[in-house]
Amino acid sequence: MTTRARGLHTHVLESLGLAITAGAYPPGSVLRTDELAQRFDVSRTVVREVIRVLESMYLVESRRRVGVTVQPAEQWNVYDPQVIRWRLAGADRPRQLRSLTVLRSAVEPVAAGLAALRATPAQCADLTEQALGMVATSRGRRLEAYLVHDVAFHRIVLDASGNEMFARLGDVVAEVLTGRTHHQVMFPDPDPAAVTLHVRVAEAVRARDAAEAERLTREIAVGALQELDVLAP
Amino acid sequence: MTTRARGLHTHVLESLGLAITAGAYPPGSVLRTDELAQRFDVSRTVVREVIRVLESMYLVESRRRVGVTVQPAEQWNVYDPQVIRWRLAGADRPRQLRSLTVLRSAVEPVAAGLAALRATPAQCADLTEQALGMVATSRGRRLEAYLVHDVAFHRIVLDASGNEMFARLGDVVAEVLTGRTHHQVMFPDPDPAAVTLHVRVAEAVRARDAAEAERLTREIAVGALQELDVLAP
DNA sequence: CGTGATTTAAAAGTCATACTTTTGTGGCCT
DNA sequence: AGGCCACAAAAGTATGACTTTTAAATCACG
Repeated sequence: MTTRARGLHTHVLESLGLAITAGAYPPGSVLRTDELAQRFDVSRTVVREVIRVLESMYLVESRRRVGVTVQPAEQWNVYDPQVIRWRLAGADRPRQLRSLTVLRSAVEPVAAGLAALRATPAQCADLTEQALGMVATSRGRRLEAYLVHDVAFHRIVLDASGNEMFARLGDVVAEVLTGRTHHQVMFPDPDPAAVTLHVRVAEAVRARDAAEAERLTREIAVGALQELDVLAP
Repeated sequence: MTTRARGLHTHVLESLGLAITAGAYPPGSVLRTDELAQRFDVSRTVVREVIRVLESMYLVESRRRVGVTVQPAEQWNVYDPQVIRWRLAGADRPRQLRSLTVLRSAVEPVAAGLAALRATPAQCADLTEQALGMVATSRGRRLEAYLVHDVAFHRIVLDASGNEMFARLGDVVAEVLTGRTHHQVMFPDPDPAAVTLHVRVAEAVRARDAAEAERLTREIAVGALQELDVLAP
């Protein structure tokens, strides 16, 4: 299933990106475009375009007379959605989930505070709806349905913050929540305390109580971090 | 000075990226590779490689039989360093500085808290040194020297947090601080209160007092936000 | 012997062209 | 009106020739 029929470029990009982020090539390794073209059985044209993209993600660096050098992980643009996906699909998924969760714990409380100041009535209503949806699906092993509401909830908060940088983290949060549900030993039902907190965040936002919305979201974040420590100590 | 002799690819990428992020092409505009090749007087090969990179930044989308469509700003990967640079160089620099500052205000306090737990002795020493440097240069219109210490200080905190996502924001913070110093109406001397706060953060980190480091950094962040409101209300 | 200039060749960068594939559009038929 | 089909436009891919940069080997000289 690794070979979706989406064009040669996509295929080669996916293969190489996955391999590099998985650490298949130690930093400093040198690739040659000719060799890659041969290996993937595509033209040099395709390889070059792929390399240019990987270069823009700081996964590799291309230099004349030298070749394409794999960069150390500290260089990688870890905010690139593609890179995030590759890393989540690879071996250090746990490490990646952890650092993303820490990022969430920093960003989401502030976003919630801003959302309380700026959310439109429609967004408030949406938020309440999702929170209620979480309540409704929080029992009886309905994790999938719960996840949908959870993701939607956090996305709305980030959007409503009115900050574009926050809003763009919606996908990241979705990945983290999905990963948590699917790939970790998950409790059969979500933590009831967390569910309640979501409802109260929705209320605080509707009440324009920024401080409370921030405080409550920080509690949710602490819970998420603790969960990580419990499940992968 | 817009045409650095760094290769055709770089030149075209820079031109197009800058133009798109500046809003020169309204979202939905369609470009054709042939036309671009002609306009920049380069081969279609070069244009295609550029398009692929812009596509990976979600600035454009390329579809057969249609052409290259400019994406709306909400799609852009605003965490890409290149995109950040382009936007900072363009017309909505103020808006960009604002959203980056909000991001900082969310991330840096948490990073400082983590740094207090994890900073190595060397990092603690470095931090103190930079804080003292800030004190030393905070008077007498030595803004440039002050800036260097300021940037270094925040970089160390982000690095010492031990979170890769935080660490990668070092460049962003550097951009914001530099932009604040160079492109805004700057007070002749930095705010003495801010300088003191930096010193105390360094002390808190050295003392392993995470809560205090976080609290103090939050104060710095509040100051930065207020400064924005004062200078560009 | 070491050191600096010079040559060499390896690899990426660029270009032109020919061909393939996808897909929006317009016309035709019912 | 609705659906089918043929057409053409634009991106995607392949190939081969050529240019430019530059690491490294070679050579000349003190």
